[in-house]
Amino acid sequence: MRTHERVLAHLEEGIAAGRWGLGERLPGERALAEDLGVSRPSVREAIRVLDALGIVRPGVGSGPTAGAVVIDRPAAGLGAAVRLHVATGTLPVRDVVATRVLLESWAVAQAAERVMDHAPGTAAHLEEARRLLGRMEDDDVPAAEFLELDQAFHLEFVRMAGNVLVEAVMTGLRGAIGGYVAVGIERLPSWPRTAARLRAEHRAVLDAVAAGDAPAASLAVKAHIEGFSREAGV
Amino acid sequence: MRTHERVLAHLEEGIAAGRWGLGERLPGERALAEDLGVSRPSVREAIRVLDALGIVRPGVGSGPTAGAVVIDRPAAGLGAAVRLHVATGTLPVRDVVATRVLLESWAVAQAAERVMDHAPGTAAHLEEARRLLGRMEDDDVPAAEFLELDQAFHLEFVRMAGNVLVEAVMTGLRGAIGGYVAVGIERLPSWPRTAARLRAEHRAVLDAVAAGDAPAASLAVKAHIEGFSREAGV
DNA sequence: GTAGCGGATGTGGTCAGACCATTGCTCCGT
DNA sequence: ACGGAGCAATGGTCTGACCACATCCGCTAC
Repeated sequence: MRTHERVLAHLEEGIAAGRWGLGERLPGERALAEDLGVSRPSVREAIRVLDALGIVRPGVGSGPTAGAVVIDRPAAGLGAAVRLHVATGTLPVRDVVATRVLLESWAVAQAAERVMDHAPGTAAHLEEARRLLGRMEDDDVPAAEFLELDQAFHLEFVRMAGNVLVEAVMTGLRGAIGGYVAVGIERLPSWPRTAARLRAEHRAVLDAVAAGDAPAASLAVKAHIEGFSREAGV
Repeated sequence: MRTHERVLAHLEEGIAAGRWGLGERLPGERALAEDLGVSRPSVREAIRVLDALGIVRPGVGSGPTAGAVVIDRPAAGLGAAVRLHVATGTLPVRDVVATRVLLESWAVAQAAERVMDHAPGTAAHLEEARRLLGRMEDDDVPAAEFLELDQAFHLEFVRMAGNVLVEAVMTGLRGAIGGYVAVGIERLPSWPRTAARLRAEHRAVLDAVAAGDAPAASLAVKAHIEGFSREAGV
């Protein structure tokens, strides 16, 4: 077993055992190296992996923001992995879009059911979705910002579904194909017309969820994603 | 931007551009360092990330197996990310199981539809599933091996669905919660009885897919996973 | 002429030590 | 009491070196 893998195993074990909880700091690189009897570069490689996976956030300097802090950004690691595997060419964008449709149509259905159950928090999420939709209504909003609002809008429903992993995967997928989407926008015959349609589709999804109509919400979001994907030619 | 991130960006750009395709070798660490005007440790950290994400496989020595070879094991990176985030405690095992149910029930439905469409390859996958099921029939097979066969059995249907990303995520999820499953087995009141039930459930899934009955296959696999998950107390 | 063997070569893996930039804290002087 | 200068801790990076391993090539012995 390679040295940095030993370090990684040690850190994973400690995290799993709760030795270093969320928001807490790992020992310094020098201290870890000495404790484990390895060199600092080996420790650094292990921490770099945790960094890439969204487990820790290295911080320079001194004080509470310094050191390798245990965070939790699952989307970071998942997104990077998906993006790179798309880059290698063995992971077709088509499959990424299909997976997104699968996850998101499930998510909006869950969201709709939670609305019917009057689950706590749903009202706030719906309100936020409405606010985002309102900002997208502005004709002057540039395409790039529209996409950000779009992403936040979609994410709001995924959050409502209450599955952290689905939320992370969704965020990662969106980030991974963000570049393709941006390129797709460029090739649209008419961005204003597409934007208008997207707004209407967003409205349909929002209404279905707010009404607690799970099947309608699923169908609406499926049509929305697949339609845009087809039009943008990703 | 940190130095190793520059290297990472360079490598990702090259992979995306097809400069280094699958099975090909990246330049050596020393050569990369010189080309980019950075030090070898910085290059190593970047390669270590690609290694962790399942993009490259470093190989020592000389010859065709040496050097950082571009591979494609999406499940490796996704599995590690999920496992570690479960370890931090913010990713509940419950969510992982729910996501698995979602993905796999979709996959078997797709598989059943492909059977109906007489899609190429389905017969071979079904045959392999039958073979695995046959090996699981043996009462003498130890629990650990049974779990491996079980995993392979499930994976066969996911492969049939033909979505590389779903297959990768599924594999990653299974790997991430493998430890919990093993612990769950220990706590079962009677492994032989559970094994018998699992066999029957596997049979039901296989029959539904082979018959092209997508809804039945979905329900069967959902009940199968949730039932075991509940019994094992994960 | 051929077969076997040993060194040359190139690869990642690891280590030691050093310096830098950044950040927060402490202590001293006003 | 306040403010600034210095100090300490941290990650980021670099240099140079050595090791283990796997292959390849050329030399040597038969």
